[in-house]
Amino acid sequence: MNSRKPHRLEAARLEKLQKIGDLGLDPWGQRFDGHIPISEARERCPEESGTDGETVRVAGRIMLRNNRGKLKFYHVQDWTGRIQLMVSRGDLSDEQWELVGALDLGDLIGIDGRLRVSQTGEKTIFAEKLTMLCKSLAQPPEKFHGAKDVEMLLRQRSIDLIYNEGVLDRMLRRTRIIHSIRQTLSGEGFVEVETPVLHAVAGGAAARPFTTEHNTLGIELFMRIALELHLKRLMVGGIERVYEIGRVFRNEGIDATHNPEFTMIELYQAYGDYGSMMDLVEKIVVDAAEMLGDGMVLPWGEDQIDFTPPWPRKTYAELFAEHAGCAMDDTDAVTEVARRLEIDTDGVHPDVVVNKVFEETVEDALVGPVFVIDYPASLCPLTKRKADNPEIAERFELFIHGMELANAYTELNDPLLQDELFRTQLDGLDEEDSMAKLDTDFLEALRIGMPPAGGMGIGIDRLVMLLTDSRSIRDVIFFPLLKPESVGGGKSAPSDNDKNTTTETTETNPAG
RNA sequence: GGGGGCGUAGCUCAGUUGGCAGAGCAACGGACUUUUAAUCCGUAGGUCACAGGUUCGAACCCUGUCGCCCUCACCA
Repeated sequence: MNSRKPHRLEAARLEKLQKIGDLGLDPWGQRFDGHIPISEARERCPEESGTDGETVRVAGRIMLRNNRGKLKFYHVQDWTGRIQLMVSRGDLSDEQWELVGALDLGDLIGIDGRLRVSQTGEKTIFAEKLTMLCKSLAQPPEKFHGAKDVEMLLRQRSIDLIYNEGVLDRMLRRTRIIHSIRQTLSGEGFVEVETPVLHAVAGGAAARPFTTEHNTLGIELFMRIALELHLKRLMVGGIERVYEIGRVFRNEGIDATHNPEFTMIELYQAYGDYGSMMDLVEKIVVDAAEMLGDGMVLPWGEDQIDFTPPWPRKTYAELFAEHAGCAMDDTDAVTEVARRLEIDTDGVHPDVVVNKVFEETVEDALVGPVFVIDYPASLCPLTKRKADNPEIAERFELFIHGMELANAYTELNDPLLQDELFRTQLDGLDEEDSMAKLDTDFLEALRIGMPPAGGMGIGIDRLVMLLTDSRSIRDVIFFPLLKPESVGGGKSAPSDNDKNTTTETTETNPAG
């Protein structure tokens, strides 16, 4: 990067960089105190033309320029908004005017000036003093159409944040949602903890893990796929209301709702059950929506989502009967439906077939928010069974527009049954599809005694999607995973080219 | 992984049947003291994603590769 030849557009900016230095000014700027947010400057600006407002100081990036010679207009943006700046030759010293000549789109400047509306009625700061805060060496996108190339925007998210309206706002909403979750949980007496990312056994969920290794220990390790088992061990240790907001990693496909690393919250409440979890997730989501301040009915593309509580609770069995058209315990009928859906049934455990049919017929139809409750127990190795029916597990999943947003259990705290379930492998389930991975440290902890409890996981990225009308998970993650950009298919990496410049040249420039 | 689409100047995009690589914005030089994508005159700017092939001649046709998007499969 350092040795690369400056682009012709960058060269023009480097000249201005030099010019600013020649004026005795620091082109990279210094601490700049006393500025107010641009949104506040707009609020303080008088509405009527001809009325002088107060003198203010702001700082921001030059987004737009309109040059009339000895009178120049700029639009300057900070993270609260934009305001117009008017720079008049007559108002500035010779040195200041020289600086104005060295300004480019994308530069960061500080402005002291008087608030007043322009002749066309736009709120404006009439500049009295400009302070160079940072030179930009990069050419900004086209001023009217902006930057649209999805790949460039994902690889250069800074550009997306600066120049595309709504991107910064959406990402700041994400942080406010997470803040709201912490507030809600703190109010309910939960404490936040951090547990290891590197696991010897990647348990707590059914997913393929990323592998890594520790050099000096000489052992294989896994990136965590869930937070569950460590948090439960903390509950055994007496932390009765505990949660973690953290990154988990799943080595699986990438699409509009899946990124290999994503943010989950898992929380556990001693002496609760899945019913307490339903109340809690409802409160978490409603509080977050309230904090955003756009009401309980939020847009979802052409559609809407109504978050007004309480949300309906429907059993797995009744939803199955409603959408699949037969009772889930009518094995012959279920097999018939499965065949129609081209689901493989040979040698597959009946409950696995039922679940595949459920996923095919029910999940996409769930507009929600709706709690699906009481799952077949065989599918839930970490879940307590219903007291009056050991075939049914006290589990719910929260669905909104076909997306699974939350998954919760009455946690299984019977160490003998847990041990057995970890060792049971349902027919037709691959090992990596199973949660049945033996975590002996966890089992040892359960023997000490874990209080009966409710536990829940919520996909934070998906929650943010639903609350910000974002159709892709890439819209709510600053830096979603992308393949490394290469120079081109046949060409080797740039470093290889550098090493072999002379030979490469002869090979790639055949005579004739 | 399968199928479909896309990749041309810093950015947004044209590019005819295969016949000298185009525009707008941005940049550079000039004019302009109330503009709103300002306007006007002029200048410069290209590894047509990458590598091959066909052809007198390829941005365009063919093959392979890379990346992104959509979709299906898998998953949360």
